[in-house]
Amino acid sequence: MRDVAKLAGVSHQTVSRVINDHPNVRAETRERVLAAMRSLNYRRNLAARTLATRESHTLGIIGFETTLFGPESMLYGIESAARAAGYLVSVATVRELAHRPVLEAVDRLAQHDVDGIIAIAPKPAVTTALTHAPTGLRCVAVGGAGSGIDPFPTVRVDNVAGARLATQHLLDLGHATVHHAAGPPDWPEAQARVDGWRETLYAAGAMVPPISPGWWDAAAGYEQGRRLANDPSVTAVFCANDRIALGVLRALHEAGRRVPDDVSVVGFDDMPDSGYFMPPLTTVHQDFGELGRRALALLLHHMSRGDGDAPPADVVVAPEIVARSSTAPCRR
Amino acid sequence: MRDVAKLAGVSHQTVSRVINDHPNVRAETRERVLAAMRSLNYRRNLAARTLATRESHTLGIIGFETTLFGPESMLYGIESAARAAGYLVSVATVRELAHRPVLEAVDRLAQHDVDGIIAIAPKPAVTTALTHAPTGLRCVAVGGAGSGIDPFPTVRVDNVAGARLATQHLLDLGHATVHHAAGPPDWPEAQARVDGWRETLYAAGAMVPPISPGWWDAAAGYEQGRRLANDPSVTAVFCANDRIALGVLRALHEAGRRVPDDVSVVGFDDMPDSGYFMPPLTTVHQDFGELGRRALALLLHHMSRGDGDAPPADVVVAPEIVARSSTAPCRR
DNA sequence: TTCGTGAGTGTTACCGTTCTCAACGTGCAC
DNA sequence: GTGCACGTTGAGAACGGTAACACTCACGAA
Repeated sequence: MRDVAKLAGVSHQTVSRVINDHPNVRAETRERVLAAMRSLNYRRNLAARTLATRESHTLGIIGFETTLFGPESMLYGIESAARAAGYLVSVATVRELAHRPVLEAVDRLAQHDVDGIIAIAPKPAVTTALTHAPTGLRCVAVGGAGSGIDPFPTVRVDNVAGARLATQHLLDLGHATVHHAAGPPDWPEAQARVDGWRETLYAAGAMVPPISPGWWDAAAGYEQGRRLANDPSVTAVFCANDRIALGVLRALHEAGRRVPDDVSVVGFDDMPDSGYFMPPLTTVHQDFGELGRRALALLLHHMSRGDGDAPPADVVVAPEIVARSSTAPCRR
Repeated sequence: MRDVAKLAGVSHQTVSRVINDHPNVRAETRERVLAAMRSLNYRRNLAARTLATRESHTLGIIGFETTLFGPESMLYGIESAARAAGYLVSVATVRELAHRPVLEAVDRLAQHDVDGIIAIAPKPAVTTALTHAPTGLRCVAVGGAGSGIDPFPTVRVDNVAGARLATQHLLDLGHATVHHAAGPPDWPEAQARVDGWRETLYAAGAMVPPISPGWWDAAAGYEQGRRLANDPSVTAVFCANDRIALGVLRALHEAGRRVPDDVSVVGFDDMPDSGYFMPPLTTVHQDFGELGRRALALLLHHMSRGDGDAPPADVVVAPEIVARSSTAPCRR
């Protein structure tokens, strides 16, 4: 920077002004400085800038190690939006969604002076750990089911509404009731899907079948599917996500129950290839990219407002159902 | 830091020594400093450290926006290994794998003083762009097919060997020849899989069927599958990845060709749920997490060696075949 | 005794920005 | 002509660490 100043015949301070688009610089001077910058191939040192301003122009993301489809794809939405806003994105992942590892992740990001944090927080342990972030460090949580009293602004899909959509879709097709292949009971998102499913059945006066605890992958779905396939009264199944649905489809197939002729199946997420399952899966679409972008916008908004007198906003994105061939009118 | 020094009754330099585990500090002094640090809740400012040492302890990853399965899961392998080595990971994604966007991504990371870059580089455009990185900035490319003259150390799976494995597996089952549902021809990885497939057929004296250009997703696989289903001579298909295989499976099913009774199908990647396709997919396993960890190890190694007199190492990871139920002996 | 050596510590400069404040025109109102 | 506001510029001090070097001992060898 000193070299640029010398070459342009100005002080280092004027160079700084040019870099930061300060208005009070004569056009001619600005040109001279810009020319010097170009000829010296000058690039501002962000570490020095961070030291002086206490702003790193870096955002942190806390994710978790998983093969879960959704959270991974969220990263891209966040990163591209952050880039557009002039931020770089740093990642800290945790192996398990517990208090301690999340605290360490926050700490790591804080040490690197991130200006804000977006945490993928499907379980409350993440959110509570976030409350111990250094004061002044803005956080936004994305995912989860929304307790209504979250300590942070939150972005999430309306899981209850999504489950309602799926269940109602099946009821509208004439099914007497809808069974549910549930996710893990200690995940609020899974619980919200159970809630939406159950209340829709209640409202319709339909019988509410029992559920059993599961997990998010196809193997767990297969187990659930075997259980359901044994029950001849099952004509419709709402699965907590598409991967579970994949397992359910296979279990039904093995048991000789045709989909959708004998049993209708609905998923949740709308994974990239679920339109090519056998048969193509009717599912509830979640736009993870959009979720990421909304989370970023919320974070930037809260960062710019300084200390938030505004209540922590809760952005809820509405899911929509994508009807394909795994659902059909009830034949009974 | 000054406050800590004052409280401990030492100079700031001694505090710095304690932080950096410098040996020449008396145990008692060290204790006093540590106590002061604790009581003041002191944390070193990494921006200042970066400014002074010109090392940010941050690594950059260049990825691309995609729903492709592999690259996403690599991030987690890299991040957790980087964390263990004391590095934070920053992400820069590009929308398209072209020269310009990659250059911009490198630039963004360089501005933030990353100590090294791991680029997910399935296409040569990425690697060539990387050669324009500032001198002294270490880069490692992961993915692609390996030209043998890469300007950078590279980590990748041996795609040719994987394709051989898949093709030979089918030939061993008695199939007269093996058809191929290819990926995009301008992706070296897809081309390498074609090469491995073709040379295995040659070696076996089998007829080499024509291929048609494709893409990486199930929709493209479905198109390829329809073409193959029309040809009654097809008894075995090797697909360029699992998503393509999913589409092929569906097309075969719709055409009334049973898998594996009439046609055997093999995929590539071993995605988390491909064991639950219908039928469970025989496929070539790629360990993306391991790939990420190897890439990181290679990067750290090259960073520590200073200016590399060593030739750019090429780490090639061997894939292995996972036999499931989508393949069976030929019935003709 | 004298000197060298090495452990332990402090002093000072420096990394490359931004911030604060002062200084210098210049034009305009009085 | 004087005073004043304002646009433009520069000098110097932060920001919070690390690097280089000097200094002070205690100790052992010459």
